[in-house]
Formats: sequence, C-alpha cells, structure tokens
Amino acid sequence: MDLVKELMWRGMIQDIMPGTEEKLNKEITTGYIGFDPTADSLHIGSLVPILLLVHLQKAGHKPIALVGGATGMVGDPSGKSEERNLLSEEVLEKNLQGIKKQLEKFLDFNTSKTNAAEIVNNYDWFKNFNFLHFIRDVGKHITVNYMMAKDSVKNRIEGETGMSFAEFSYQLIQGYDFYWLFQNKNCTLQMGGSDQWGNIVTGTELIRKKANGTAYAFTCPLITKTDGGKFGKTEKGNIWLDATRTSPYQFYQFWLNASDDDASKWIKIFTFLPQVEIDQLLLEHQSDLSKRILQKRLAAEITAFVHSKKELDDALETTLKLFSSQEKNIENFSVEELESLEGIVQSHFSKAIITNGIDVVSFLADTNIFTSKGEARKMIQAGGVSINRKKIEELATKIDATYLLHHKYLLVQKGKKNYYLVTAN
RNA sequence: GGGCAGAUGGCCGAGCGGUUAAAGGCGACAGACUGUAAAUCUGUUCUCUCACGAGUACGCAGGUUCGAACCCUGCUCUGCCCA
Repeated sequence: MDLVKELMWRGMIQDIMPGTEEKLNKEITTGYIGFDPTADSLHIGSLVPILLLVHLQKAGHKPIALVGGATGMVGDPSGKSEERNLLSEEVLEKNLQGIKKQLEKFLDFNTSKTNAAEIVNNYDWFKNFNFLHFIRDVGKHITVNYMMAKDSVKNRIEGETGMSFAEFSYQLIQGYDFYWLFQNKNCTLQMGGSDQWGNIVTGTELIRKKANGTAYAFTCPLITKTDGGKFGKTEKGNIWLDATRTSPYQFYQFWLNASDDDASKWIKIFTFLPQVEIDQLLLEHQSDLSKRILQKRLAAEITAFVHSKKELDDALETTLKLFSSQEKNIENFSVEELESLEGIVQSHFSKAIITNGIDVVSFLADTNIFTSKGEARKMIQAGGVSINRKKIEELATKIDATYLLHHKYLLVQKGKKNYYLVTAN
C-alpha cells in the first residue's frame, strides 16, 4: 500500500493536492511540517503531525520538522496572550531545544541515511530578512485579493474582532517558509492540520510564481472528540509528551478514558497497527464493549511509542493496583507497592500531628490536596473524598495513627481518579 | 484627527440606581448510572470561614447619591466608520 492510500484508510487525509500521490510514488520526496515553539514541550495535539512525519519517513521519504522561531514571534495578536509576544530569543531557543529533543525520539536523524530527518528553524532565514526586501520579494507575488479570499481571513474580516496586519501577513511568512525549503532543501511537500490548508496553498502558489516550481501538499483532519470537547488541549489539562509535565501514568489514563467512538477513530490514527489487526480489534471490541479492548490497546501503543515499554509497564501496574482490584483491601498493599505507584501526587505531612489526631478537613487543606478548608468540606459533602479507599462520610472524621498504612502512608482519593499518597514523617 | 460602539466572573453573555456575588449558556470539578467510558440526571464553581458571616469584584481614577456594574467627569484599551 502506498503512503497516501495508507494514510487515507487511517483517516489522516482531509485535503490533498492533485498529483501528490503520484509524486510520492515516483521518487523520494522531502516533506515538512511546522511546529510552534510556544512551550518547551509538545503536547498530544502535535502528535498527529509527528506521526505524519514518521509515516513519511517509514515510506522512505525525507521528513523535515520546521520549528517556527519566526512565525512564533508573530503569533496571533487577537489572542492577547502576552506570553506569546514576549517570547524572547532565549526562550525560543530553549523551547526549540526541548522540542527538538522530543522529535529525536520519533524520527531517525541518522545522517548516513539518505532520508535522514532534519530540523530547521525559520528564524534562521527570517532574522536578517528586512521588511522592504520581504515585501518586494514575497509580497509582490501575492495579491491582497488572494489573501483575503482565505477563509481564515474572511471569517475575521466579517466577524467582530478584526485582524491586525501582523496576523494578516502570517500566511505570507509561512508561505515563504515553504518556498525557502523548496529552494534550499528541495522540499516539495508540506503537510499539516486542515486549518493550515490556506497557508500551505499560499506556499505552493509562491513556489509556482517565484520559482516556477510545483509543490504538493496534504492536510489531516483536526482531531476532535465526539462529545465536542477540545482534544487534549484544555486550559489547564494539556496532555504533554514530556514525562515531567504529564506522567506516563496520566498519559496512559488519558487514552484509556477515550469513548468508544473516539477510540475506534484514534486507533487508526495514533497507532501503526496494520489494517487487518485493527479490523480484528474493532470486531473484538464490538463483541464486548465493556472490556474496552480498543481503549486498552490504544493507550498501550501510544504510551509505548511516546514514552517507552518500561514506562508503559509501570503505568499498567499502577492502573492495575488503583483500579482493577477495588476489592483488594488497602492494608494488603506493601510498602513497595505504595511507594512505586507511579504518577500519583506525593506529599509529606507531620507524623506528630496525625498521631495527635487532626480533623479530616484541616488535614486535606494542610496537605494542599485541597486549596482551602471550604473546598475540602464541599467535596466531602458531595461524597468525593476517600482515604485508604474508604469514603469519608462525616465532616467530623478525625485522622489519627490508626489510618496510617505501614505506620506512615495515607492514600487519599479525590473523586475516582485522582490519587494522592501522603507520607507521614 | 473626527464620529460611533464597546470593556461584566475561566470563556461567551444578560443586567442599566437598592431584593445583584451579579440571569443564562459553555467549560471545569464532584456524585448517581456505567465499562476508571459516552449519553443522561444531580450538585458545586470569586476568596476565606464549621457556621452566623466577612472580604474582594463588573477596564482605570475620581465624583454625584443614604445606596452605583448601572448616573457624571477624566483616562486607558478594543472594534467599526469618515478624513
């Protein structure tokens, strides 16, 4: 199966430029995707672009990951995210290094291979490109009419918020990236999320007009959740690829909690399992939905891919301990088991205070499991707090030495899924 | 430079002198149900407080009033339009 057909059945192609498939089948092609260096780690929203690059490389082509040092500086002015505009060169550099390190896990950079992956930073070719030269060399090739016809621009102009010139010119900057890579790296393919289609087409247009060349492109659909929520990208709940930001256990749990509908789409996109195997899994899954065969496999495959087999095993072990043996008496957890619980929040508390006895509300607030007593109280009243697997029913409950497991641990649960291990010492 | 509109809680968005800690929606968190799902239903969602309650809050600074998110003045910012 060729690359395009492969990506098609996986549901990873939304728009594709005519001739792209033929081009990829004909010869080794260099293709690129841009990443925004807004943080020093990528999150799972960037996973699809990464996977596209991996698929590209697996098919024998050469992937380029472009880190947008320049585009990151322009950003989206209407978003008012002070952070974004304040990205200094050092921060960008730091972010770039962080992202680069992550990408190295997924792509093969071995330069002895003809299709070794490469990372480039568009800041390198923009930093000394002055405005006058830019509008002469780039701006004159693209009409404003053409730029205004783009949906992204049209929506903003017709909408309430308006659009700054900086944002308007963004498509030219990205378009020039493609042109530059075409000229300097013989890169003839750009991929990206479907929201990038307009920017990508500006690039191919520029290549056609300025270099009389032909470039290709395709985009993948934006990942959505069936319930309409944002995929892996909430205000505070980003799922990061960096293990120090999102532990492998939390990462595993994220995928495990996918809905049936989402899981059957995601298994194709986020794993490299062959079609026959996925079809088989889908069948098995249908035969007994409650076993969550798809979710388990999906979570396992991605966790192993993004982290490692070892970290997956740890995550599985923790999951097993925390969820599968609900009946298992908490007292039966060994010291090692408690201490090796990976990915749960650990904290310390004075043993003396516990020995003297402390009311549960103060305890929960003092350990910072809850930010205030009021909050802890509310949650207890809502039935959302358990200690050592037993629900706290009474606000007046006192925590004392009898609660300590192995004389030093307390396992606190906020809701079903949030675990905290408090060590008394 | 001129004219007009606007700035409300994480977001959207009502309110236009007192009963407004501020409708409604979204999001978030928890509970029930379940499969650690989805959908649905219920509760919570400014901060602190066992609670009574207290303190902050409707762009910023002043003012009018017994009392202002709501009225007045100045400022800042945003959008639209004209030159």
